[in-house]
Amino acid sequence: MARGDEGRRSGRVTIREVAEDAGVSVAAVSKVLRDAYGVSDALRAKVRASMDKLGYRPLASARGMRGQTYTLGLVLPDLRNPFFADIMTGVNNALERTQYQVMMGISSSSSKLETGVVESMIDRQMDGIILIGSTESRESLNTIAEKKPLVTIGHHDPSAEDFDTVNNNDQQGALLAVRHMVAAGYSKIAMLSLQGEPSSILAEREMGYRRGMIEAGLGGTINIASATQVMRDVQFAARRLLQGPRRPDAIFCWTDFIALEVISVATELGLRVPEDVGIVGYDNTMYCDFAQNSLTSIDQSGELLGLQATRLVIERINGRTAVEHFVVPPRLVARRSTSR
Amino acid sequence: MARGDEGRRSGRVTIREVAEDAGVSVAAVSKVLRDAYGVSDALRAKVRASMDKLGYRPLASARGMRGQTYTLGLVLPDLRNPFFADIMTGVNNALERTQYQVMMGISSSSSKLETGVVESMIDRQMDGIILIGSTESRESLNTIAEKKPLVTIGHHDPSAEDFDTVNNNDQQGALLAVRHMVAAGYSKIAMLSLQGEPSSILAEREMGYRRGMIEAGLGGTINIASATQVMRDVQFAARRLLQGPRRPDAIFCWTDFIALEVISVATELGLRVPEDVGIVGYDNTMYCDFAQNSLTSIDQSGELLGLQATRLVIERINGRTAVEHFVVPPRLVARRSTSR
DNA sequence: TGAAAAACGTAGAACGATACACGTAGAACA
DNA sequence: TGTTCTACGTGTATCGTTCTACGTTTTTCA
Repeated sequence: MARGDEGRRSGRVTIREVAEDAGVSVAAVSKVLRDAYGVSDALRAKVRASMDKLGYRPLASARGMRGQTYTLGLVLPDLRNPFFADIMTGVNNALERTQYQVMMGISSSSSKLETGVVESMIDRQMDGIILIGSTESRESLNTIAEKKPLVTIGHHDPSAEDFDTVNNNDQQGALLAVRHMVAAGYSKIAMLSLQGEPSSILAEREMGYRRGMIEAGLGGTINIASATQVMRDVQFAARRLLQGPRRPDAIFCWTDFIALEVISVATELGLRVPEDVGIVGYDNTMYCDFAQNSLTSIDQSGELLGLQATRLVIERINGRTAVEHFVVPPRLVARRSTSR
Repeated sequence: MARGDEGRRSGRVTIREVAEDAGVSVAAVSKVLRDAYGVSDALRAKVRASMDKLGYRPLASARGMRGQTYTLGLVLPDLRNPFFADIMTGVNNALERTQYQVMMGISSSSSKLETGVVESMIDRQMDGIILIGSTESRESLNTIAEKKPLVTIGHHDPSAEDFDTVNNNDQQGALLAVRHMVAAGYSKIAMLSLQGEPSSILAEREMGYRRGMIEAGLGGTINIASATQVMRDVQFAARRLLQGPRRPDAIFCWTDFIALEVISVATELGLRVPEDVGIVGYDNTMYCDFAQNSLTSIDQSGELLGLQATRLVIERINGRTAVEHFVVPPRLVARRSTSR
């Protein structure tokens, strides 16, 4: 209702009122707001005092009309994986002393939905966009980067020119996992990957797995299964692996909660972990650490990834055009699921 | 940089261009956009065609200046608890066929940060706000509700007049948990609650626990411990409970992942679950269902909560002023952690 | 002391969409 | 044929902020 809306909006202090209260021009207040050049300390103090006194808060819509909204868009694939909480912690730390805010959107690991979310973020004038675990093509990403500063986390494209990337070295992470399993005495090592729209992280992890297997002289038993994120699919794939003719004695899973489900299936089939089958996950989320789970996993420093991505996107907003690709080394955290 | 920004913005199709292309007035296009009264089918079709042809997308900032932004703000306490994914699913389902989008913010279970996030959402002209697990006072919530349509999830205040609430019956949930434990043969039942800013959900769950204990004639052994969400605190509290003089033979935990940590601590202390100590969680998140966790929990239909909250906030946006309080009954899901 | 440069302040035109107040064509009715 | 409705379409002021272009004051330096 127009009337209700009017009532709701009224009471909001505008830049004009602040200017009047401080006895300066509207533009001067705007300069203080934006930390722009050409403001004396005295004037700044006067304006700040008025803003505090009146409880002034700039309206993002109005700012967006000509300038920035001071809002960053963060797109994540889903809310079920607690790994993203680590990234978010890093993002928030990076934003601590700035006037930027984050708004999150969920792509549900679907590139169609992801496109929708990103477009809606562009419509809402996000100053920059951080895309986690994107499944979009280089061209799509370039199209986005044309419109807004863009940084991806978990998307390998070291030759991308128009947007920055932040990654852990997924290939090395998978390699660490395989080496660890080999060292623990496992030899028939399978990998459980993600089925669906191709993702560069998965490609890297699969490549690392292959390299690890070949390096250990196990090239002949390379065995990559895959399943969607739906639990029924995961169970089905795990059963097929564990009941098939080439039953593996260890499984490297692309992410932790898949690994936990695989442990469940193995237990139901009467297999002991780690004696009969070793399991390794990825992301080292908090659930790995519970005594009853105790899952060996690869840590990729989510907090650092979030921090760096935020730094990069703000640099882009401030005018950097040279591309930057940040990579952090992974680290294996051994737990009971591979300790035989 | 101004130049870069200009380049970024250029190329965006405005309502004026659509109007010109369709050979109608700007206001007519606006009406089509808003499904407003006074547009013939022929005109609507013509305008829609032009919008598609030119790839027009309305700019939220500009819309926000006078009308709506068609954006809903959703504030959640943290990203670690997969329960919120269920709520989000419900929200997205409810928004499926509308032109609304959701933007999420994180309050980190701190009422100071929550205030900041909510204010920033008001600055960004969210049409309505859904607050999950708020720790704010009635007055603060009323202040928000004065400015924007507000619905809370997980905040009990059945006499609130200015905003709607959506809840499961937490008191009954806790009661179900205690009854289940008593029926399973446990008698020294403790509760592990959340330490920190007082929350009405916790108050309800504690009350349900008390009622259940008294009902079973165990009023004399009521024992409520509490810990923050930090894992070290949880471990400390769990150890103190399990090593203390009045060692309980069952613990009801306020949320699942706390329960999982308590199982870990119990295991480390050489106690068997469920034989020596029974454990019940709350929320029935996916991690309960893993064979090695197998945690008995209370299900509160997160998806339904999200759906209803979204329905209510949109009704408010469309002018409803009468308050509505929605409550869904909880359901106990028994698993191995209490089956002795 | 004077000229040039630096440091500030100001007015007012954008930005894109909305919604109000009007204007008008056509239908319905007598 | 004239009158009254209804169902639309149109022009434009307006929202709150940014930012350019310009004007004024102060500082610097030879």
